[in-house]
Amino acid sequence: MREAPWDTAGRPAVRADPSRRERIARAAISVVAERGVDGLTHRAVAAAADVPLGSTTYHFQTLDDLLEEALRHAADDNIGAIRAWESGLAPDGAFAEAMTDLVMGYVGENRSHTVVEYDLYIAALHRPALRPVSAAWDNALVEVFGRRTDPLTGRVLAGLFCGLLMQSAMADPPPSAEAIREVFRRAIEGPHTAA
Amino acid sequence: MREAPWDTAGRPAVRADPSRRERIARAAISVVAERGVDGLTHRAVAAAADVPLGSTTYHFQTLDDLLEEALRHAADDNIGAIRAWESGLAPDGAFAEAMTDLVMGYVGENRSHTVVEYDLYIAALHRPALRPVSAAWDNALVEVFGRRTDPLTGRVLAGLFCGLLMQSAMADPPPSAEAIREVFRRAIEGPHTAA
DNA sequence: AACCGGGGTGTACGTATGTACAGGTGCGGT
DNA sequence: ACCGCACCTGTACATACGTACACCCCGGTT
Repeated sequence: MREAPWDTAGRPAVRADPSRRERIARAAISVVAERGVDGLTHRAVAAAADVPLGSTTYHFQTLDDLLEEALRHAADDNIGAIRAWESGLAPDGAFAEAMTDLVMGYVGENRSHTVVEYDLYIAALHRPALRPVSAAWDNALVEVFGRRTDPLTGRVLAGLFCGLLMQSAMADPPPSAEAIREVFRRAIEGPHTAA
Repeated sequence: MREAPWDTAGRPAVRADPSRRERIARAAISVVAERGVDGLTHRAVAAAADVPLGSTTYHFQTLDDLLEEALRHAADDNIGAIRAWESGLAPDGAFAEAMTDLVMGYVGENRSHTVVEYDLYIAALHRPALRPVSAAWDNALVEVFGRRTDPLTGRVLAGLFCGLLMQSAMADPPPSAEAIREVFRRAIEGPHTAA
């Protein structure tokens, strides 16, 4: 059952499992996604990563260390995903539509990513050591959105994206794509002054 | 030491303390503000409210009930504060400046209100029963901001406010008022197309 | 071939938590 | 005057948690 690394001779390679630490951190992410930050325990993580309990306390001296590394991984993944999304965009496409698709994706199929990102984000409010990681996520949003528009609009869109995504993940039922599109269009193009 | 209610004869009025339940809920808010949702325990709340431990379990059968009522109170308070802020505004004043002041206040002196609001907001992501309360907060923002502009701009500003406030509470050091003002101005007035 | 060193693990312990519940206390009915 | 009852509280218990640490095991060294 235990998915341990095996060397070519079939003997358990107890030593040198450099992926172990990252496996545990990623398991922590899924635990947070399912149970929230309160549910993050050494035992839950050990079960999710399929490693013994002692392994989690060996690789991470304290739970906060584990939380910090999990946040770092989650933020890195999300920053990478946003950059990949941006580089895959048509160079002249309608940006409001693209951002709407992005939000809808994070509310729908990728909802768990959204939940864990905000969980860890808010956890940083009580743990100053985690704030730089959260700030990096913000800065990446500003940079990516600003590259497609201009620096100031990038800051507007980063804040709007952050708030709108959280509100959309909360709303039941979630807002329609059309409603979100209207908001982004208004934010990018400005008020429609047509009389 | 215990601040119990006393009747006019000086005997402890054990019966009928209708404020008790609310006192406990408000104590829960301050506990969440200081220690986060993970730190919300019957004992911590009892100590903060200066009531015996049994009192918290008597008035709230489960911790989630307590969390729900605390979120409701916090949201009500914040909604009331926003409405009061709006009704105290000059009718023709610059709205971007007013919103900037609002954000700066919630990042500075009222930072604890902000922290607890987001803590409880995010807690609702894992507790569907709490989502209507969070949604009410969102709707109030849309309504208040929309009344000073227009419905669509109200939705933009509500999302932007939510995201920007969270980012500002996270940032260290917090962004300058000027930076926030620029963002709100850009969001309200649209892009400056002057060549 | 013997040994040694360090990474990895299972267990045990002290502590904090949620919750149940028996008992106490004063008010309202008779 | 008496009593039942509903409200309230302090305590006790089972459980789950973080953490420490004694042991194990294998690869490299001599």
